[in-house]
Amino acid sequence: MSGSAAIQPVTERGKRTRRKLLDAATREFGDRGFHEASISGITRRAGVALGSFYTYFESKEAIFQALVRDFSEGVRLAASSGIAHSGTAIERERDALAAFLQFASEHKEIYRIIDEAEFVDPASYRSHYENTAQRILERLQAGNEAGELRDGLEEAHAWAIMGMNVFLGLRYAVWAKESDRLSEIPDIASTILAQGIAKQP
Amino acid sequence: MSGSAAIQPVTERGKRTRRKLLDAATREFGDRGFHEASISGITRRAGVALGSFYTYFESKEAIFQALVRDFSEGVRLAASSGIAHSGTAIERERDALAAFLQFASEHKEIYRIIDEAEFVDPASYRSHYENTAQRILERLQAGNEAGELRDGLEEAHAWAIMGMNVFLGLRYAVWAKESDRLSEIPDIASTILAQGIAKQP
Amino acid sequence: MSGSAAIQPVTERGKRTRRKLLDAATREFGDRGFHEASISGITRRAGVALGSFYTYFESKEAIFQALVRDFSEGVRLAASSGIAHSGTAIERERDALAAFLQFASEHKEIYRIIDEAEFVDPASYRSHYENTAQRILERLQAGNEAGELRDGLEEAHAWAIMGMNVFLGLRYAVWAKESDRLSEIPDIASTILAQGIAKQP
Amino acid sequence: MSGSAAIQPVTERGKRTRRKLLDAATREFGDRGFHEASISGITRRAGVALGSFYTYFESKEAIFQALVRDFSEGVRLAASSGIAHSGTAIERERDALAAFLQFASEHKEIYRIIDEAEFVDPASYRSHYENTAQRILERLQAGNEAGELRDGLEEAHAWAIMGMNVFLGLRYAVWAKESDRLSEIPDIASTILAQGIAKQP
DNA sequence: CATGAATGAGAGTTCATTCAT
DNA sequence: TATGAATGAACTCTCATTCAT
Repeated sequence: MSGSAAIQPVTERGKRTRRKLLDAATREFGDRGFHEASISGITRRAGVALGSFYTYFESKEAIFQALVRDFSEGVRLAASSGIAHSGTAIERERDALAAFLQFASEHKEIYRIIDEAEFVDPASYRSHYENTAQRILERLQAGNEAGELRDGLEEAHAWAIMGMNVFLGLRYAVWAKESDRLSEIPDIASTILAQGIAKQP
Repeated sequence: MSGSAAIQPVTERGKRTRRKLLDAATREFGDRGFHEASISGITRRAGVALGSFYTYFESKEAIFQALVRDFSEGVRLAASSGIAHSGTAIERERDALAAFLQFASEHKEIYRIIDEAEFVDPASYRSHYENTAQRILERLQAGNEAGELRDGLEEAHAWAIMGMNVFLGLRYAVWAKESDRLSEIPDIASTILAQGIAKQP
Repeated sequence: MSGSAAIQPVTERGKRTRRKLLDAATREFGDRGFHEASISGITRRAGVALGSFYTYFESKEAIFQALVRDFSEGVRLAASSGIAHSGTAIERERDALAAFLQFASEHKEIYRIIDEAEFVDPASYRSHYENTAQRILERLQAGNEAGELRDGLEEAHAWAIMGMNVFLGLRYAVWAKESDRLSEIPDIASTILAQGIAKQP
Repeated sequence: MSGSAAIQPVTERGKRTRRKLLDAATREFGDRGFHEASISGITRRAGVALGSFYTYFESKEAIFQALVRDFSEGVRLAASSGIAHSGTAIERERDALAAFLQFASEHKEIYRIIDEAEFVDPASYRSHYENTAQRILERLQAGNEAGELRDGLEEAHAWAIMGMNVFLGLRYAVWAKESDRLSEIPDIASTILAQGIAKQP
């Protein structure tokens, strides 16, 4: 992963080809995983010649990295746009999870792609989760300042919440079963955050 | 992944060689990931001839599957042996997490290997998490029956707890930083389970 | 032998490369036999890179099958073009054998390649001989209808004639000795067909 | 093919093991062909340990050669024992073919094994056919001397007859179909030898 | 004699990347 | 910019043969 900037097309036709390649790569990586995926599979899906790939991306890793960053941004946007600016801190977390579950349902490839980034592009993988945790932590601190959340909340709480969300997404958005009630999941998580799981006195 | 039983050595010497290969594979997969890992890398680390690999494992996938199952079993054992039979349900979850963090610290390859199983051996990946969630759920139900945990706990609660644990393990056992206080993590998670994160009235 | 169509080159350059590979394979298989032959031997003889082989053929079996079919067609053409449209039925068989012996002398690899097809591509092997027998049978029936050949000729007669031809080809075209008189062979076989080997009354 | 004498067992147990290996090899080579066959396949079928193979045979080629020679001898014996010492020369050829077809029906592997010898052990292959042709030629000469067969019969006639027999064996003994009448084949060939296929004047 | 683990050369095949057109 | 043929390093896997027990 050289970090070098992607090659940017100048013409309109070039932009369209680059877009087609990215869409095709999402499907190819989502279906087959990074290593089983092939450049020729991507160009075949995109309907362009094999050689054209290298007009837009330096390598297989480069297009993968571009996708991870797109998705990471997509998750961020989905969460932030799902959060109402009114409501309590607990409600904001519930809304963020609901928005994430929605996004994950619509983009099941996200799990394959982001998880596989652990092996293919560790830096992107790590920063995706570090950034996500950071945003959660900021919300927790805001909630504390607003007097809604208790003191002492720190990075570990953010990681715990993120872990809950990711696994609930894996189980209920990606591995969804007929009998699941996806709409109830945010409330379940929210109740844990509100009061834990112990019997109330 | 053909599910066919691994070839079992008959002699003592054969058992030693098989063990050497498994240990070497743990290092090779941990360092390089499944796809970058090579059979010759494994046999070189094990100090045996390339061909000897195939005396014990049918393929690269087969030894990987054997490792995933070994690790899955290791996680299970670590958690179950870490749990005191006395104590409350909340304490049992804390102890299970502490044992898991300990195991993960000692076997950092576990994350690479289990995460990569999503791509290499999806059946084992899935059953690892489904089984783990099932065991958590059983503990939650026992806690409810004992009057310690509230009613209505279900599969989703188990997945939420598992997600918390896994991500805390990733962040604090595998990506540990100097400044982290690993020993405090189980209490943090435990407090979330006991009372949530909201300000107490 | 998947029967899948060979990959067809689009450009002129591609056609030349495919041709070079087929010619090289004829020599390689002829010299070493299917199993001793290697793809790298073929590409070396053809003067192309190893990987280029797979641009045109799916596997070692696939190029072998292509050759068997080429040769089978070559034998058919040689025989049919060697047959004068005038002359008696017996003369036609003599001419067909003469043309076959000529073809076999010029393509000694044919025996190795077609015989080895029994093991490598049984379907092609079988249909080569079944088709050849069928064409002989059709000639016999035409000869019978013309009043030149006796009644009751059937598939077994065609196989008997084919066997004679093949073994005479093996002995006198492929394993030719200095002292042999290749040109007399068709007459010898022809006389057997005309009157058998018994003493004439 | 080093021509070195096979290792001869001295004990009774050793003889049995050697015999088991030969029988197993007949099946293995017959089913899979020389190159696909494996020593471990042979020892598995024979029910002996892999290493024991080399107690009795120097190499894979050596056991193959032993089988080819066994079979070659079997064909010779079948033909010679099938021939009545009374009867005409033409009848002797008919009986020889009948005996051969019988032998081939009972030992269908013979074709795979002898044909493959062309590639694996060319010397045995060649001498098998040269010897067979020589025996046919001797019978033809005897028939001529007895005044039953015409003058001028030579090596080529023997090869023609052998080719007929071999292909009739392939088609009607090895590739037999339900509708075939194996018992009629010797008469068909015999009639060709007696009078050819032309219409009798 | 019998056993089965150990060896390693050598094969076929894949595919990211380059290049000539 | 687009095309698709060409390249070759690197991989997994096989198996005849050897060897220690």
